[in-house]
Amino acid sequence: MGTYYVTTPIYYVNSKPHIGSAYTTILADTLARYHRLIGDDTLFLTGTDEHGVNIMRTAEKLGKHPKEFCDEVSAVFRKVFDTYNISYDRFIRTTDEDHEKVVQHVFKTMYEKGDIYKGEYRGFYCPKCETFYSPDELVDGKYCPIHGIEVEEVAEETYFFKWSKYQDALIKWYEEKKAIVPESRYNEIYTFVKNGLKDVSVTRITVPWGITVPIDPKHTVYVWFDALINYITGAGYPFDMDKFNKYWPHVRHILGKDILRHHAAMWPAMLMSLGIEPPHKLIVHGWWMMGGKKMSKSGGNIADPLELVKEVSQVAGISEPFAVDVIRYFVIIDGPQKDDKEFSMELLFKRYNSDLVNDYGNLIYRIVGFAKKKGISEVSPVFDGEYKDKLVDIFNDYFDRYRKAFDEDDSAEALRQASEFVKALNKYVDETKPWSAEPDVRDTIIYYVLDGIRLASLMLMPFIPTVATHVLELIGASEAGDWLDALQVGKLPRPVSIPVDMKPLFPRVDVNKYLKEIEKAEKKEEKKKEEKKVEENKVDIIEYDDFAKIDLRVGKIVEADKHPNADKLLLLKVDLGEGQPRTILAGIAAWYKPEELVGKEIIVVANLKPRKMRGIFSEGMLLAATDSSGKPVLLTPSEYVEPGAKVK
RNA sequence: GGCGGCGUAGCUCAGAGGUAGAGCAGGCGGCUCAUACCCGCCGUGUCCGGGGUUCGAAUCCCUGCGCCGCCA
Repeated sequence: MGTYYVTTPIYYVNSKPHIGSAYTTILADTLARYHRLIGDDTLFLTGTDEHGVNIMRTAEKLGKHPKEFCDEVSAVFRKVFDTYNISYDRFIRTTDEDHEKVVQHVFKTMYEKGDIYKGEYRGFYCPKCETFYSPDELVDGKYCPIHGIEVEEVAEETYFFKWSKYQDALIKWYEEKKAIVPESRYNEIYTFVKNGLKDVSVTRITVPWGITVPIDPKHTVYVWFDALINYITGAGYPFDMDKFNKYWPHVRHILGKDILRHHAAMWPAMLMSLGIEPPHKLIVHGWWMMGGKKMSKSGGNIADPLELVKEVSQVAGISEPFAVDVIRYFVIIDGPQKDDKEFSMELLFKRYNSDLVNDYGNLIYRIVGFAKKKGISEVSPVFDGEYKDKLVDIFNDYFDRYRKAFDEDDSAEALRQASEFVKALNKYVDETKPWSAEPDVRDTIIYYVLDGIRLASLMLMPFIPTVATHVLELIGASEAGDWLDALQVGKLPRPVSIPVDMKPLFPRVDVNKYLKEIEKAEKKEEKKKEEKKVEENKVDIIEYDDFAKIDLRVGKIVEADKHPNADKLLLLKVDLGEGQPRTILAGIAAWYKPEELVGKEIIVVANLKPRKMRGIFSEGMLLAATDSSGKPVLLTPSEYVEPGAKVK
């Protein structure tokens, strides 16, 4: 009996869960479930990552306190994972009290050891990645290489972690343990560290939404430093060292290739600094792609996992818990375990039809149907011998490979073995031909086929727990004994009652029909959009006199501030050449920061009737074009013009 | 720009000097216990292009093209 600890990354609450986060978590869940089944003392941790500028700003935009915002989004993640039947032992949040204490403890320990020191940071910060870049990493000197948005130059007091100190130790660890799979990721990180590490900034002075640095409260801990520590918080470090020593370092971190560096280079170095052994294994997977785009928060191309369940349930005509299992099955067997994979409903339903409908579901239906047709209400094997031996031979092969796959933490391969075993059972039926056998032989075959279904269902338990449990109940094998012990031929309780009201487990989906319907719906949607666009762009003709009524002027912004009582409004002082600047309110706070507006020339409607907004009079209106995303883009003269110049 | 990977059947991929494979899709046959299912059989391929080494290259080398990753 061993000990097994598996983690998913904690998910950044800046956006809602997508199929990628569901995939990672399902993958971890299959490992956790398997290890519980074989009797390992298992700990499975997932959760949400909730600090940082990014979250602070998003919350601000929505007019919410960051904690309130995090509570909401974290709950959505939790709901998705509960829906997907994720058997986590703890759903950790970086805003949990115990975690904050652990982070402070870790920081202090590393500081006292001399691995964290005070310095000054100069560099460029991308708020989306929460990452600093050096000037040569930027695109055109000012854009984030990943998000393409403008980075912020920062120079501030900060604490650094002596990452460089651990370079040699990391390399030694890589070479000795080869703990990073697949190999291509190992090579990547190995080269990265070989090329040299620079110390990293691990605190921010300008981000109040974070864990306070214990030795210097005007600082907060950098969000990645904070987040990684969750893996030891969840295992009991340092306040429950009995627990911690039990689960550490038997830990498998599951992660996507985008966060390799943090997990494979920074995290082990932090652990080394704390005198803790690095993780047992890092399992790095690729991305689900949709139409060639990565499915994630950054791409804006998100498949809502909850909607997905509804869609699968509806199209296939199965319950939502069954639909969840269908999705679990598909993402594990066809998932981006190594390379990126395409996600589509077509692929999902094709896999569903071939493996779950035709092979697994049909196998059960056909043997039960056969028994019923012969008027059998219960069976026992009349004799063992060749029918049993044949099943033993088949089963042992697949089960051996299944276990070996799990020994390597390779869920997808294990599932493939279970799936192959089901196919072999169908072949077993064809070869033993129970329909042309003597009653004794016939009953024996029926029993062993049902026993095979039992074995297959047990093997499928980590992947499709709801369906597998249902099938076991159906054949009277749901008695929860020792799982490994049950995985032997002939353990199906005798006699077996043949289910009376057996319906096919999974109805078949007509994929072509479904695709055509989708296409039709999409076309309709597109047409609607097109019509709407035309409608919007329709121009009403007016007389020149009507236009002449509008007095447009060039104005120069001399001051800009946030509106004291409104999140969306900016309070501008605009010089229109009238001696006194005018006060103008503009609803652009979500897109423009006050400081970047000062000095800009804009176009103003100068003769608009003043209007009070949230307690302040606005004496005009500025002009902006709205782009397709809804962002207002300010209009400015192409060259400098005296403030007050008339526009016509 | 540097380093690495990849490009094989309609699709997903395996094969790493001896003349091309699996699953799915497609075609044919069998069976009738089963949801047009299951079982069996079948084909199709300039193995990305070009050049070279070799008796022999998808496989090794060079080169071009395309895609991807990491690093600049």
